[in-house]
Amino acid sequence: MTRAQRAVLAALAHDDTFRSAQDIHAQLRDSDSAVGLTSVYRALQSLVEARVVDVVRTSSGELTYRRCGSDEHHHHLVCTGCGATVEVEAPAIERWVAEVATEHGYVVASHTLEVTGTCRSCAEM
Amino acid sequence: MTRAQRAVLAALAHDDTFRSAQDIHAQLRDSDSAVGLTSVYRALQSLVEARVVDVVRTSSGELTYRRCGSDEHHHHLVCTGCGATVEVEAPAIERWVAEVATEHGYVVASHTLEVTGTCRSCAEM
DNA sequence: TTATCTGCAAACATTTTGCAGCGAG
DNA sequence: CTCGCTGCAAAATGTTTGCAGATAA
Repeated sequence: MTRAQRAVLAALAHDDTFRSAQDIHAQLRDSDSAVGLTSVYRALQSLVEARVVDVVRTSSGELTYRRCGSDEHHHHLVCTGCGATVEVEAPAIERWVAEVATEHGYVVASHTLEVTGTCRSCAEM
Repeated sequence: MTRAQRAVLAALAHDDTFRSAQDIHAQLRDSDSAVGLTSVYRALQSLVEARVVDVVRTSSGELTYRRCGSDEHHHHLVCTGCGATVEVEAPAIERWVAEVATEHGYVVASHTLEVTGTCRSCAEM
């Protein structure tokens, strides 16, 4: 594990919402463990490959990252207010996807399911 | 409806796979109804707003467009080989999303579900 | 030393915007 | 004349790459 990877992981440990690479880089810039933007991107790529962090593309096309809890396949429930995230496993969905695909003669390669909404505490405001 | 919108729609009528804006622009460039890239983007934006075309972001971040069949909320089954697309409605998924969200105290704002795989004819090759 | 990591600057790709000209009503 | 449509060129954005120097095994 490289210095950049350690720094990025530390930044992600901070909270568990999805953060952009630029965001992480900015946070690190002013800390004692500053890392170049390039290295942040490279570290994130490795960490995603190692399944240590999840990556989700926002609706505006930006990639965002988050330390992930399990290396099982899972989906996310993301609060648009505060960024809080719940990881959910969804065997029913996996089954449904396979079924519908077969029904149309498709062999599934991959699928994505992301849900955004407002969490309880943000809804109260 | 503007000239650009008509041209883009005509290009999309050609086949019913998801195409990038650049792709559509290139196709039109050599036709008798050439349109500037800017106008292609602007036309696509309007058409998406009018729910005449669907938009899906590829895993590489590119936006792709396709004439869409219904203005009901639906999901896609996209063949990675030939781009063939099936629109599927999924009441079961909608229900599941709402349920899981409620369970975690979330109010759903939106969700995306895209499935990619190989269609029958591409699998045979 | 040899391989790997780092980070600046530059390249890249896609999409958006500023603005002047054009054309329809 | 006026207003919206057009499209070039330039900006903006987010990400990746080339490369030379730093670092570590």
